[in-house]
Amino acid sequence: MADFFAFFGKIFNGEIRNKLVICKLVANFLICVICGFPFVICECLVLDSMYKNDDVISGGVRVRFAPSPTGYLHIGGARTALFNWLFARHNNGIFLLRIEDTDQQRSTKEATQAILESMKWLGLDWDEGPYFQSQRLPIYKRYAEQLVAQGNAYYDTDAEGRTAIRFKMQDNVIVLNDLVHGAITFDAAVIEDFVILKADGFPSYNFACVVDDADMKITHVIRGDDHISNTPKQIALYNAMGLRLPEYAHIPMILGEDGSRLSKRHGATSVTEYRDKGYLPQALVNFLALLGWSPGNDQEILSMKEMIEKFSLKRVNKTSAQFDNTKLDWMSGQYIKNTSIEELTAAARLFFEKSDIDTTRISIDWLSRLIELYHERFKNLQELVDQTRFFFTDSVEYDPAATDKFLKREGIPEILKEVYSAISPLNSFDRQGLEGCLRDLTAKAGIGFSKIAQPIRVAITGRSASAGIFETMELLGKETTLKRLENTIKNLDGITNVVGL
RNA sequence: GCCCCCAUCGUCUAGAGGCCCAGGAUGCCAGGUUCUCAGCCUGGAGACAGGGGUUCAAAUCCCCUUGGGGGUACCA
Repeated sequence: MADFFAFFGKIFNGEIRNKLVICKLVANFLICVICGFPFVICECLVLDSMYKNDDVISGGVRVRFAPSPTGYLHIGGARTALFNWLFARHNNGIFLLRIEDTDQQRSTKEATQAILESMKWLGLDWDEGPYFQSQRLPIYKRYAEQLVAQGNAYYDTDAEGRTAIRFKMQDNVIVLNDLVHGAITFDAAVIEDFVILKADGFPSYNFACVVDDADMKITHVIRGDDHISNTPKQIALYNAMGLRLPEYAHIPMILGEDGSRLSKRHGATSVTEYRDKGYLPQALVNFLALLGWSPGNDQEILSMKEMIEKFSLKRVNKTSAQFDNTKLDWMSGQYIKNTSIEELTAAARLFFEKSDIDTTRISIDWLSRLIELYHERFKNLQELVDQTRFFFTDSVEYDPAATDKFLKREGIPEILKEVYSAISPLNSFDRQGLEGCLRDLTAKAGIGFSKIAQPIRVAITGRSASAGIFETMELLGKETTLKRLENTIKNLDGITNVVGL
């Protein structure tokens, strides 16, 4: 079959090329039609059958998230935790938490606490643990001594007089069969003997990791691909200890917005920072899930349930991803739009109480009206606070650019006075009444409504952009609205006098 | 230095040799809706890093180069 087509190709390539390029194209087209489509159809069938059964792992899946408590839960760590969690939930497995606190200098209780809190906030519940490596010292010691007894490790004293146990590398070639990267081959000769038990009696990372993963019967190690280089050491340990290897899946790292390693200079890097900015946890989770994984179609907004259903390590890609705050904002906006007023009000209430805003006079009812008005206008609760500050304070902060452009103009005080006297007799200070009243005013004066909308907006909100003007006045209330108009008129008169217009 | 990983619009991604002069989303630009902004609707620009192979056919497979990332600790 293949020969036949090669023969065909040669004829057309060699003999007719010089004469008519079109002939070649036609020939290619024919070949394509004749031999291509059967292949396509066959492959489709084969692939289809391949796809069907590879998602469910048989046997009990056990995975872990193993942060070291040296700081807040990092965005990258959160995504690793999420993938482990999704994998466990998808396979009805166990997700356990292990705190790798073997660095006595840098580990803190506060960090552990912060990590647990962040996990809870994200909705990543664990089935076992948290286990603490610092509480398992005798186990590591036993295994380390066993390795020494076997001749796979030895005591080593450094220049400072500290004695540790070092593992003796001896395998020639170590192959890692990674679930996302495929086979990776390492030359053990270039890996130096490494410490497994430090002088202080604590295990080193690679050793503790192996001992615990084996002891906790971890079936799949899902972690950042910055650990790929550690894996041959760990495999060597498994081999020396006669333990069964887990499956490995090294997921791509999350980089900062400039493509370099995510660090403090990129701004927010911890889960708590996003919580404190007022992002909804589901939005962050959804965004994180799509960094290095996709469900395979064009769907971008997925509920936890959908993510669990669709998650597969097979669809995790190898390329590191840059964290894009702008897209997170969009996604967050989507979640906020799709969240009910009631839920948002509850979240906003807590958030406002923690902010610098005086919330003593706010009622839930009023707050829900505010949320309703701003529902599609904010990406996170901090933005809501910033946009609605003028509602809560007696001393409005005026944007100089806005006042210059819309207030400090000839005729503005007169217009505002007209507005003032038009709306002050209103009994029901609601959006419909205000709109009817002010539209009448501009119609009678023969001017466009926009002529008065912006000056009013700046006068009562201090800024040139806000929610609808009638709704804003309604929510602000008659008393406050009139007071702000009055103050603005007074101040403008003052300015007029000083400037001498 | 040595070892390892990675490479599709600015960004997140679809792509499993012919469905691709590459699809979606975001961001950007333009128009529409409108009292401003946001939102929403419509349209537009925008990518297979480069070079060699393999093949009738390559974004897809192989090699090299380049670029990015990681490791090389008694950190994890």
